[in-house]
Amino acid sequence: MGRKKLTEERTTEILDAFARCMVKYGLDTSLDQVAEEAGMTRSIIRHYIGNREEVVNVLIERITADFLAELQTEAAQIPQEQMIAATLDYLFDDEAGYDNTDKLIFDVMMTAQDRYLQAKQTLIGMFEELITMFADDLEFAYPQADKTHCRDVAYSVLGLAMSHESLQGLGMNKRYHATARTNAETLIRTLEFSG
Amino acid sequence: MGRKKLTEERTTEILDAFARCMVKYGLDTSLDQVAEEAGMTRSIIRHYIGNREEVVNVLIERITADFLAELQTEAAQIPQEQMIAATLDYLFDDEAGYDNTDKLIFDVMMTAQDRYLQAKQTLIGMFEELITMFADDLEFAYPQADKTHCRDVAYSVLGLAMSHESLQGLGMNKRYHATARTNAETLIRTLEFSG
DNA sequence: ATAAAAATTGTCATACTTGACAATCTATCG
DNA sequence: CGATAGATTGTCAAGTATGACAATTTTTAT
Repeated sequence: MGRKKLTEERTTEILDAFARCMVKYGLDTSLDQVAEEAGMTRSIIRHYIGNREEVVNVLIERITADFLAELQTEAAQIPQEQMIAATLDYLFDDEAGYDNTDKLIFDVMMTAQDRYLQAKQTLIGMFEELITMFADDLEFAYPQADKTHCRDVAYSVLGLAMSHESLQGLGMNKRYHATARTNAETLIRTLEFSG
Repeated sequence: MGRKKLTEERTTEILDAFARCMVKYGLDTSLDQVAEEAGMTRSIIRHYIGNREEVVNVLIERITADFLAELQTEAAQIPQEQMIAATLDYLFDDEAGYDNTDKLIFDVMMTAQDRYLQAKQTLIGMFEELITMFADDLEFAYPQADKTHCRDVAYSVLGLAMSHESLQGLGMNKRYHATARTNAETLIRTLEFSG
């Protein structure tokens, strides 16, 4: 007997609310703010997840997992020969109405304190996975190219996209929109002469 | 009559302490922590600078100004024909013992809330200045190259350095040390065939 | 219906953060 | 010296954050 567990639903609601708060207030969002955003009390957060540190760790785990899962689902529907172009569209298309939330949270967490070490480890794992995915695509597109070279290009293109995203988020001149992508393409083209 | 003003010294001590705290705790450092780090009371901070927001804004103003000033001093001692190489050394030499503090603080502030809008504006100004400086060097080194192209390359190389720095700070594999710089050089080399 | 399981609410104590201001001390100039 | 500008310290009040737990309500299985 007993009652049906709402753990999964509540956890999702809490983490979604936390994510929305992170966008507004950064990492120094109080659990009370999160609770209000989620339409519940802080006690419920405590009940379902735990203390602040645990909430943050669970949040990062979840959004990195969701992010990667969605990415892989989308990737699965794109023919390999269009993969590079599609990836660049995704990384550099600032006009697109996609949700920046995840990336913003990743940004915030990258400079987080040691208190959230577990979350930071999770982030590292995600970046490594992203690099691997993109490097694999590059290997497919440039089969003759050196694999290390592919990975290096993947690392740099992702870095370029990250910094571009950050600078745009900061509010810098939009004049650099085309720039970042063009330069990413330049780096990729070096693979033509590799290996 | 009256007493000699210590405003400048005290302000410096406070901001230095704040900077050290930022490295340890990020932006959510309390003024009490700063005061303790500086060996004074919070009331003194209030007396010399003001409330939290003002302290942060002044901190960012000062370190961006110092950072740019030092950079320009160093640059003035380097012959123009070595400037590009020296800049790359500076941007990508992770082994060098230079002080990461400033860059870490810039990183933290990039995702700060709107409360610190003034500080963020200061950051934007600094980045624009950095891009301009580097673009000028590139123009000198590649006089035939298109000026817009120079600026685009400057933007991307700085972005590459920023993201590399962030990822290393996060704790990623050091295997990418050479990567970022090599790819930056690739982008710069495109200027040879420009214009 | 009723008992168990789980959800939800409410409350308390504690500690932290900040802003404001009063009170005191100290160096300097005339 | 002694007046005064300014440094320094101390304290108070208000607001916020967190952790813990007791009390209550709702759902579900039997």
